[in-house]
Amino acid sequence: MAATEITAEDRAFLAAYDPAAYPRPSLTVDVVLMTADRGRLRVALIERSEPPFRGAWSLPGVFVALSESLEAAARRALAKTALDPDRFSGWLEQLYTFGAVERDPRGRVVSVAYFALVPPERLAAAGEGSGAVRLAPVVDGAVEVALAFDHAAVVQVAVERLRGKLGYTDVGFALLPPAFTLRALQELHETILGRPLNKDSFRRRMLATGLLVPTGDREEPVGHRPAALYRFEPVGGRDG
Amino acid sequence: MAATEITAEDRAFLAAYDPAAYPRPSLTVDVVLMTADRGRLRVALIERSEPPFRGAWSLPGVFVALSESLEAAARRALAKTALDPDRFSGWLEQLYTFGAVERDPRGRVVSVAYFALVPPERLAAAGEGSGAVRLAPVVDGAVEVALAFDHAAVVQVAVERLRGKLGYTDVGFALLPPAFTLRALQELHETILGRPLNKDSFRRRMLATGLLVPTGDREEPVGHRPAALYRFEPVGGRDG
DNA sequence: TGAATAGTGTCTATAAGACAATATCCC
DNA sequence: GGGATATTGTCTTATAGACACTATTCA
Repeated sequence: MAATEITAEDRAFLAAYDPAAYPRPSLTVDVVLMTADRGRLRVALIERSEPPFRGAWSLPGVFVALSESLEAAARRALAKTALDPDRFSGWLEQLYTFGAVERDPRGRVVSVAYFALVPPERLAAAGEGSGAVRLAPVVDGAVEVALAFDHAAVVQVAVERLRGKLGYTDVGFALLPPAFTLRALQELHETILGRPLNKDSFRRRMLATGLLVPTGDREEPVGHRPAALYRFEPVGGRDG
Repeated sequence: MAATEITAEDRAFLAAYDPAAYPRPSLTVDVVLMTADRGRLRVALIERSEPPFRGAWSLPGVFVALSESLEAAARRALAKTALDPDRFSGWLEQLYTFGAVERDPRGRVVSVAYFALVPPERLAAAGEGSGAVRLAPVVDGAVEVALAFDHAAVVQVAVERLRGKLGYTDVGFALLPPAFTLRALQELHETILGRPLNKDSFRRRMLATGLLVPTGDREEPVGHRPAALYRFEPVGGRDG
């Protein structure tokens, strides 16, 4: 990792070094797991089973273990929702680190927030029913339930990040099933951005990226002409 | 801070809670202080005076104290360069948190990286001369000197962030003196992006933002027609 | 056949690149 | 006056929004 070599002096220093000799904050990872369903952006919340704030809703989080990376901790936190963290294949990205001195009544606890995205079908099986997990709708970038700690602010930052990255990254496709219509893609974008989009230019813009490949299939009978299904091709389709 | 109230149960729990009972990583803040000078982006490096890697170049950093916010820690780290942290008025923004398990030979040390921007004149007085501080040029997003820890990767992320935000934020103006010419602004953008920009559309685009206000003055005698000086008006000019 | 949305083509407005013509200022 | 860059204006090209029209599919 380090671009410089460990010296003999370093070895002596490190042998005597004791991190526990210095006061230091606790470190957690909290995850904002989002999905988009029925025209709403939704955030996975869990009911706290321990104090502080037992019974309150909060983001799933864990204390970071000494031997795990931050992302590994984030996956562990995901397991607190109904998702299987090992089979988790959605979007997972570091969001921001929250370090206000008074943000946690237990003392100084710094939290590295991640945000994660999965299509709603992946959550449906386990999601809403399983007791202490809940998919709360996001209205105007905020959850309507009161959240423990500074988690309401964390959710806000996550929603802003999602909105911001929608235009210049593949982040949107992480919220769709493998095959989807252009309409579904547009409705997703409108749900995230909270405003209507021009249909014509949206189609043109999406198709012009070269990231959409027609599957050849059409959507299920819908009471009108069915739309073509596309899948997302990350690297660059047949004409890049 | 918390959106929920502390309960009697919480009070009892908190009275008995001892953070030190759990193993936890150490936490540092490292700062990527950048400026742009003579057509180069530059990063402030300091020579480490303690092991590990004594004598190697690294980003200025500090261990986070229990009672200080992350940003306060970042300002304290800035003080290790020749800058006066209290008088620091430049750009300061959280960058990313680096938490790879093996990134620091002292053990598990998670680092919250910040990036900071100042115009070169502010660094000139104290900058390059003062012994263990150095302004290293950035070439292709990387510093040419070998850096301690994972600081080379941190610098890369900082440069990418700066490039990315140049187009849609005010970040560029933080690297310019209070009054500047359109040419200076364009050269700055070209330095940061590493590619030439179209002069005509750059002028149009910048003036169209409404963020530039003519000071009424012109640049110093330069051997040819002097350009008008502008200043940056954050909120929105007379026809914002 | 009618309802309803998919998908295509055309026109217009706006922003970016190219280029030409002046306008100034310093030497 | 001559050199050098600033500043303005025009033309061309790419892209987004608006709108009209045709194509399908299901009830």
